[in-house]
Parts: sequence; structure tokens; C-alpha cells
Amino acid sequence: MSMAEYKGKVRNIQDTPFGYTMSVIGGKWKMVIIYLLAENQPIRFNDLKRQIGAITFKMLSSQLKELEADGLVKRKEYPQVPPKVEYSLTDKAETLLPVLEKLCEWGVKNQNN
Amino acid sequence: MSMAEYKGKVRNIQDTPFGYTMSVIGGKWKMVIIYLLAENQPIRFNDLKRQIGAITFKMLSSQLKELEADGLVKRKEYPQVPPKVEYSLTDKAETLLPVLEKLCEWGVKNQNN
DNA sequence: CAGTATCCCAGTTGATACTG
DNA sequence: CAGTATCAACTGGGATACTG
Repeated sequence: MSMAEYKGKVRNIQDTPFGYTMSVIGGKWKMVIIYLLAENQPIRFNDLKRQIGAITFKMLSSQLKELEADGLVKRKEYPQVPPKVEYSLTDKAETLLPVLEKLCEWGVKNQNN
Repeated sequence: MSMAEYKGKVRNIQDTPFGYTMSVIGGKWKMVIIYLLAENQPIRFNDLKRQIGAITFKMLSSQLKELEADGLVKRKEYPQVPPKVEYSLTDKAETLLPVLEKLCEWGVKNQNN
């Protein structure tokens, strides 16, 4: 939906493409996870947790699951002991990176005015 | 901050330009408000509420205040009875519109796959 | 190692009534 | 008309302990 189509129609932002985008990347940690994945993939669960630092196991786990369900993150499990799981970005997630850059650029330009 | 600079540094997303952008537009209704303002400015409080539909007075009021504090929305009050207040976008907000379009475009392309 | 399960609190949002 | 005040409900996220 373009902006022009919004006029007089919006009842619930969740029903718009923007709402979809936000549902996919709007989580508190999702952007950080995507950024770090972009730079470090593939990466194991605990390595990712170390990179983020402040996040709890529970949050990292739930956010990764949602990202996987939304087709942004691939999860590869190695059947061995001790367990080993590697996370990486899907092609769909790669197409999102330029958009995220735009958000960052706007933030850089406008944070101090 | 570009993606490259994220590596090994992120502790709190709020401290990044992306975090700033989200703090400014991430509120539940802020994007809708900005979209509708872009199409209908200047617009009065109750007209805006009618356009959005589901929002409460309280939410519209608080979101507009935050947008104004962040320099995205202008508020013009006419000293008359009954009161009349018009809201419109600032230049800063106008620079945000192309970025929002990108988010929408990604949503359109990816909502069904 | 890579997670789950459980409990709980704090902040956000909603409903309703009221005001300058 | 353009809001504010108050209280209730919902929800996201954190702490901790446990498991295959």
C-alpha cells in the first residue's frame, strides 16, 4: 500500500504492508540480531548471545523463532553431542538490509536536530 | 552507524541511529499518523481521529505530543472559541517519507511469501 | 551446548468520565 | 472543539531454575 492509498482507509496498522514490515523487524532485538547475523553468519546460539550481550536466553530464543517463522533466519542443526546449531540470514532477509540502512542513515542525519 | 560498525559493539539498540529512528516512528500509531498527515495536512484533531478510527483520544493526544517533541509534527493553535488546532508535518518529517515508502514496498513484496 | 518452563513485574494501551 | 484524569486490562520482557 502506498501512502496515497492510506487516505481514509486505515483502521488497523497491522493490516498494512508497513504493519507487516514492523511485525517482522519491530521486535526489541530483531534488528540487532539481523545486523549481527549479517556480519557474522553463520553463528552459533551462544556466540550470538555473547555478541548482543544484554539479551536473555529467553528473548534470543523467542526472537530467533519468530524470525525463522517469518522466513528471515535459517536454522541449521547438527545432530551431534554436544548440540550445535548455526543461524544465518535467508535471501528474504538480505533484501531487507538496504531498507535498514535507510533507517540508520535517517537516524544519523536527524539524531541531533 | 552503518551495519559494519555494529560488529561486536551493540549492547543497547537504543544507543544507535536505528534506535533513534525507531524511538521516533516506532510507536503503535505514529506511522499511521504521519501517513495521514502527509495526505491531509493541515488537519484538525477530531478529523484526524476520525481518519484513524480505532485510536482513542488519549493515544492520539500522547502520540501527537511525542511527534511534536521529536520535531516531526507542527501544532498550530487558533485562539478562538470553540478551540481550533491544526496539525501538519515538519520538513524533518517530510524527509522521512521516502524511508517509510521503502518499508511499505518491502512489505508489499514480502507479505505473501 | 542449546535451549524450556515458570513466575512476575513494569510499562503500555484501553475505557470511561470529565473540563476549559 | 480539543483535549485531560483516572482506573483497569493487557502484554512484553526479565530472573531463575531446569532439561535433552
